Amino acid sequence: MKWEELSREPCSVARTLAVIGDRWTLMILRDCFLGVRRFEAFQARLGISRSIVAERLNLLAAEGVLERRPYQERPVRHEYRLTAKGLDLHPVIMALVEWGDRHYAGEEGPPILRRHKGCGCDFHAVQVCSECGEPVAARDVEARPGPGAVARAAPLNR
Amino acid sequence: MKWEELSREPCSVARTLAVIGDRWTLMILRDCFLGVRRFEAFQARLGISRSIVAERLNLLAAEGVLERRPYQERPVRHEYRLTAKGLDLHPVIMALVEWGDRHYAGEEGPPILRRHKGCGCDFHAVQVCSECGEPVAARDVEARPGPGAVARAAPLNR
DNA sequence: GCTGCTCCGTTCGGTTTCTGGACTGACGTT
DNA sequence: AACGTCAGTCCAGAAACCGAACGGAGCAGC
Repeated sequence: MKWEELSREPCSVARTLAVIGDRWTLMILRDCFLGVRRFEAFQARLGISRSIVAERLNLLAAEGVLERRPYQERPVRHEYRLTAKGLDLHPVIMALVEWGDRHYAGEEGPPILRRHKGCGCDFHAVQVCSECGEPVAARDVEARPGPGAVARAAPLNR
Repeated sequence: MKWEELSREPCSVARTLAVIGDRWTLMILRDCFLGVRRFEAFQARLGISRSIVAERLNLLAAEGVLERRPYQERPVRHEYRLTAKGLDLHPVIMALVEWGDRHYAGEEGPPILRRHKGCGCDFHAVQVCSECGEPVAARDVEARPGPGAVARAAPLNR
């Protein structure tokens, strides 16, 4: 399997990774959620090749994750903002943060604290069941083929 | 910045991506959560180079995400199982599933349905605040440097 | 009007990584 | 003895990525 084929898999993980499943793309998205919007800022913060930044930003814009909007004329300059679809990626970033905080924070604690404006507390993200509201762990989940599944000999696709 | 440097960043996202921030690694983890455990099975399901499978499995085992345990002698054969640390990645996979289901499921619906054993319902994963239990959206979060932060001119690190 | 600065890219040559396919090796099965 | 299974390893060619340089459109200062 190659990268382009990922998007044609009958699996939501594969389709998602076809769009954002790349180290730098995810790092760019992290910065987006921190309010970074300009080419120069992404490049400076990540310290990676400008061509990669350009390519990734274009890809994300083409996929509708980021919106390329001009913030000045002459010369035209664009900024990259998260669309609604892009904002939907927040749980992905938070899940990554959660795992990093838990397993790779040093003695001192996590490098970033997050406050929930709703209740004013420092928090961490917890995943719960949409139906009963209880926390969901790996062992509590039973997967089975859904309506978008493709019949196969071994039905082990997501 | 290069990949190895990612793990030294004062950012939980970067540190996490240094370990699992790779398309195939994440696809392997998806399969782990579906119960796949053997080299041959990973390779066959993903259809990628065997060397990549071997390398990624070794890396995940070295990081303590997977445990390499023998399931037979003569010849010794190992299977790869998620450790507790690996199981902690469940929210990451679920967040990816969630986004894929929402934005890339066809007309028919998602390719996989998940049932929560706790309540018996088909569900989807929702992220809530650990303190007040309310759903968390991107705009509800205020980030600030934590105890593990490194002082910088522009304190925009995670 | 000349020089320098900012911002957003594109281009280029070299290096690293990924790929498919063949190969090994220790067993079991027919 | 021949074949199949499982878990890898090895290798040459292809693709991706890298740093560094370049372009080009404006602005700021002198």
